[in-house]
Amino acid sequence: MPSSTLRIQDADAAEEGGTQAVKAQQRLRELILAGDLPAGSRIAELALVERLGMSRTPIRAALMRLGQEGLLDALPGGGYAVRTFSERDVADAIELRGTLEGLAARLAAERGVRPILLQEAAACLDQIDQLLRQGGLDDESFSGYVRLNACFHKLLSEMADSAVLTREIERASSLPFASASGFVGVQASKPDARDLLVVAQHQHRQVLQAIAQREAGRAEALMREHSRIARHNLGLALQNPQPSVTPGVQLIQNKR
Amino acid sequence: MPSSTLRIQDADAAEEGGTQAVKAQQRLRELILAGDLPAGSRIAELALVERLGMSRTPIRAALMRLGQEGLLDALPGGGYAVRTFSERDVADAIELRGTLEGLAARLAAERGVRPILLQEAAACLDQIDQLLRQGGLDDESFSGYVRLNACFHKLLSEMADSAVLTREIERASSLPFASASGFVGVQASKPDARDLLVVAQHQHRQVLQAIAQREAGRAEALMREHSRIARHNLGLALQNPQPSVTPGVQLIQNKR
DNA sequence: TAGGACAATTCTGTATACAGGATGAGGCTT
DNA sequence: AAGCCTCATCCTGTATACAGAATTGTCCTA
Repeated sequence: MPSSTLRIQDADAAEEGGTQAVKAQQRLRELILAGDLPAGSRIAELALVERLGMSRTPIRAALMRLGQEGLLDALPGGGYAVRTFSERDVADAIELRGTLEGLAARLAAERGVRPILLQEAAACLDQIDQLLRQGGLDDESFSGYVRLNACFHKLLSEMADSAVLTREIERASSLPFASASGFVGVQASKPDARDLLVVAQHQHRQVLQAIAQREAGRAEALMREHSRIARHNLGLALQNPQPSVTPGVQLIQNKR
Repeated sequence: MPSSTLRIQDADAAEEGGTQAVKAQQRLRELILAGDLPAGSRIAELALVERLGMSRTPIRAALMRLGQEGLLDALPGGGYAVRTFSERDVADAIELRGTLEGLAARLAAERGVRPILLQEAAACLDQIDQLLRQGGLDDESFSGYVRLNACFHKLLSEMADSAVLTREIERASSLPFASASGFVGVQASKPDARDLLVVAQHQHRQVLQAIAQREAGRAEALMREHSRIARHNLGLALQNPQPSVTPGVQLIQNKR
């Protein structure tokens, strides 16, 4: 690397992604979600060159990926702008994820799942139960829930044993507020925070049972309904926006 | 462009896409679907430089796009390989598209559709009726059906009035054999070719009616069932592979 | 003869130079 | 004063040079 004068921001070097392009994608996503790049604003590649300390090539790749991911809008004259979402866009994205996960649950029930996967999922739910049994809901247990919840949803998508579907679910979950744990944080401030998690966990149990018992229609309906919790949380998040706990809310605008 | 010695294949220059990157993507897709690039083989960028007559930069962009589109597999050590699909992969892709279109139909029915859109769709179906009423099924009327069918499906995805969902349906339809008209061609050789189209057209009518009458559940179920025709045609295509009429069949392999 | 190690080649990832086009400002004209 | 034209600037798309990594072929050794 001949350019030793560059590399302005090596600060938070906890990220040790492989290629520069991957790093660019990660950090760019963080910048957008944190609101460092204003929603709707055009993104100049050269500005990112200075900001990320790498050349245009990996930055272009990252822009393309985030564009296809849906976080950026491709402008007609070339280049990209930070995408803005209407409340309905987000609701649709959640509905989409719910539908896809419902399909995964149905396929899993129809085709049958390897016992090992079912056991792993059950173990995951056991851990969530243990977390909820403690009663207290400090930040630590909350982040624990987010992690376990994401794990369960990932296992669920694997149960369908379909590379095509898994890929699409990951894609649909890539928008932060569409992901399974995107809006869980907003509950933390509410007094009945734990109750919603209890309901969600009940749905987790029922879905897993339905899949194990090969009740395909029930499994699908349950996963769809499960996504309504995220939609409920979306409403809460918009009533009281807290970008610190729900990254990317500032991208949701009242649409001109 | 200093490299005047290149540009080997300017032959079929009917394609006047804008940027080089877009051209590369189109022609690369054609090469893959036509089977010019063996299924499963690694793709070297330099080979494409010679073959497409452009530099590596737009080729890299095209590879990335096709990779995210699902036509190419990203290799661990870098680079891409032509993706191969199992029969189940294709079936899942069709099921996925059917589910997404079902969601679109449901949302359209729930939210209501602008009358103009409904009229356009009805006009599209009228044209298909007219085509089927002729009885004869020469290649011309078949390609006409494919075009009108694609038009109807496009209108349908617009009825949901959801940018998120429209985007995802387009993505799910980008795999050639997953698209709405992907396997229609296989029917041409069958004696009961017209009958299946009649059935499909009946489903078209029913879906449109269900949406207009705000019968959301029925609309969704109908679109899901509608996709089963494509799945049926998949079976036919695999019994008697004809790459000339169903581009990309050679990508479907019996999995290692 | 088979296996492993080393070297050469090839490829990808990255940086950068260059050209065409879009955008915005400023001055000129009506 | 308002609108239009022109010019300058910036930016994107493209080409290409360079370096590190991976792969392959070959030779040596057990």
